[in-house]
Amino acid sequence: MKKTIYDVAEAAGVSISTVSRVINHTGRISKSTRQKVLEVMKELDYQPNVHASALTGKRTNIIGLLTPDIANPFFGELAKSVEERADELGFSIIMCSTDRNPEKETKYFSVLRQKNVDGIIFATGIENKESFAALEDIVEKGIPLVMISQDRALFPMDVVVIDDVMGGYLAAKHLISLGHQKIACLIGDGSTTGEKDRLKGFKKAMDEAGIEIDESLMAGTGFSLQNGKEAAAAMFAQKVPTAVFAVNDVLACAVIQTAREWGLKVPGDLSVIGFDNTILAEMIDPPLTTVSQPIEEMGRRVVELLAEDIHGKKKSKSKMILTPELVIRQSTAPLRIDEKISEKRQQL
Amino acid sequence: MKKTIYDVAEAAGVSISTVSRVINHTGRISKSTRQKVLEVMKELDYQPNVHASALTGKRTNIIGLLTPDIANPFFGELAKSVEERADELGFSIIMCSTDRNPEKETKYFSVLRQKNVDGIIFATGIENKESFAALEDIVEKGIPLVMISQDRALFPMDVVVIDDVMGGYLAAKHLISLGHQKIACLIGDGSTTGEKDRLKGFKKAMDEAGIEIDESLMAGTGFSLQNGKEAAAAMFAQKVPTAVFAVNDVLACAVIQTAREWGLKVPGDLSVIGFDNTILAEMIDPPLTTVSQPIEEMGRRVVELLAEDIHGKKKSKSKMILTPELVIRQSTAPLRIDEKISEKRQQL
DNA sequence: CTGTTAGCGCATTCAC
DNA sequence: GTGAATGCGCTAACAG
Repeated sequence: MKKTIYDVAEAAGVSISTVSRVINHTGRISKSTRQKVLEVMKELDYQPNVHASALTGKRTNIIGLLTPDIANPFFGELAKSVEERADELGFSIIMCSTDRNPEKETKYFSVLRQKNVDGIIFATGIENKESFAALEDIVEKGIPLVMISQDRALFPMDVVVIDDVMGGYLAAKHLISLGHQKIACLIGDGSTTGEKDRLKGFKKAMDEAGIEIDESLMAGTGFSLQNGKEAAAAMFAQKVPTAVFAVNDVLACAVIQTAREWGLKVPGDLSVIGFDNTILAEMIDPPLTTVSQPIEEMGRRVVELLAEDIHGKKKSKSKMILTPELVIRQSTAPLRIDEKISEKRQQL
Repeated sequence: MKKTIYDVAEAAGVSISTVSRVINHTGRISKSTRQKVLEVMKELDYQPNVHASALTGKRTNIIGLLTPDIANPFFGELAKSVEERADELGFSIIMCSTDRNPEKETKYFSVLRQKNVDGIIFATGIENKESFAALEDIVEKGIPLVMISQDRALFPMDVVVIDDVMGGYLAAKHLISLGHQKIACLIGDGSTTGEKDRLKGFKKAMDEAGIEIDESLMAGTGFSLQNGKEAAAAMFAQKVPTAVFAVNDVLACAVIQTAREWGLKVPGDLSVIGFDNTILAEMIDPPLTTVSQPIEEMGRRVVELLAEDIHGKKKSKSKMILTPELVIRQSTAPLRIDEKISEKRQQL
């Protein structure tokens, strides 16, 4: 049977409060009795009952991780990093994959509140107002919140982001330096701050170069591979750019695959640049030029911020901005205009 | 402030036991009072406190998911499927990424036990004896266990697997049918039943074809991309096969990348076949021929089995064997022997 | 320094 | 059918 604090107390010849004290390092206890209690605890393999202590207002050592899609390599790698650091710090992770579904979002807030998590990490935006109401509830309750790779100051909370504007800028700058002008953008559903900022950086670079943006080359429906393929196909059907900037690697891969289907060579006929630098970027053919996010560090940092907050070591909220980097591989190349391409374009 | 069962009782003009009864559908209550209580609960937005009920022996609606590496697309996709079905069934998932580290494994068992999870899904083997001892503890406690894609009858538990032997057989058969004989195997760390069975199927096909297995072409160090690259490079340095069967897609990708570094064309100079059919298989260049696992279904099934067990609807343990399928893409091709290759081989 | 006691929110005998 | 009382395991005053 499971050991309780009473068993330990009895075996150690003390009262339960003494045992509780050595467990929680509260109050003062003589070295000898503490020693004794510790010993007994080990002998009995005593494990405090989390629910009992949670019931009295203590922490649960659980944090919720809200993610749009754990199967997306970016979030998979992020989750791994988060889980690892959390474990080191003594927290378990409840994984919530919202699928960008507002209802699931709202539901999860409620579940997390009910389960009394110590804190919540958002790796997803919150869009619908119902979720928002549920969130407010959580905020009121004083549950620490941190946001990662999304930066919308909904409520006072810590934030870890990369400089998305700079990321978009780097991407565009790279394409422009290769001579491209007809550059398309493939965004997701247009709702996240990440996309918006990347796009902002993109436009800034285009502006600086004096290149006008062709609105018909701005496309986006969602974040999945399928979404990307559809959006890319729709775009190609109307107009074919010489380069594409996709706001994440999955979408960039979609572009490359669609291009292949259309007989467009990457990077010969079309340059493609992604964002995230996930494992996909290494795998895809050709290897993807992309803007790298320090995923591992982001995961680590966000957990650390949250932990500090949970432990009450923080007086004020902070925002940590990490720097993206351009990783040049083989999916981008200098603009090349010759008959062959023109011909191919004509056909399309 | 958080509503309790007392608030509801008071507002409904009944006692807490009555409220408890309508919540748990136990005992008999008059239709009218049940109605009334239900109303009040809705009005007050009452949410039962999980910890309090867990304390009285009820379930926690949490299940633990033990995975070797959530960043590996196979486990990422599996986790997504598991999470989705679990959510539908009212369970939250505590994500445990063990990194195949025995210490983390052991630690997680202890954590999960402490957190009083309703059940545990193993998507990883258990190797070291310490973990084993911790596991025994869990089994004794009667916590439902299910195992996925691993089949070692450690204890009575439900199992969802694919026919790994058949999978290995299919892979080898395919390569053999293309004329290959010098076929290498890239396994992981050699510890999991999945690998062993796939290898068994592989050998069976080789046997049937009367091809002798070259032990120097059996390699493996671990499951990561890095591991795969090292193992492949080490193998090529000694001997270059005409085809490679890798026990998962990540390792297959590693082979392809290493081959590229060595100037070996895939599939011209070297055919490569993987296992899992994750998103990587579609992305890699060339698209990977692989043995497909019905990941989504596996995740769904395993949760359903576990849920039944948790709800006590199962008298006996069961084992569900799903069928793998060969997915032919472009990383495998008929054996080709000509001077160009021989020459290249000579150089190596 | 240490023991006693009163809840935390809920499920569950017992009585009525 | 319904209510009062007890305990789950632990923390936090409150007394020594």
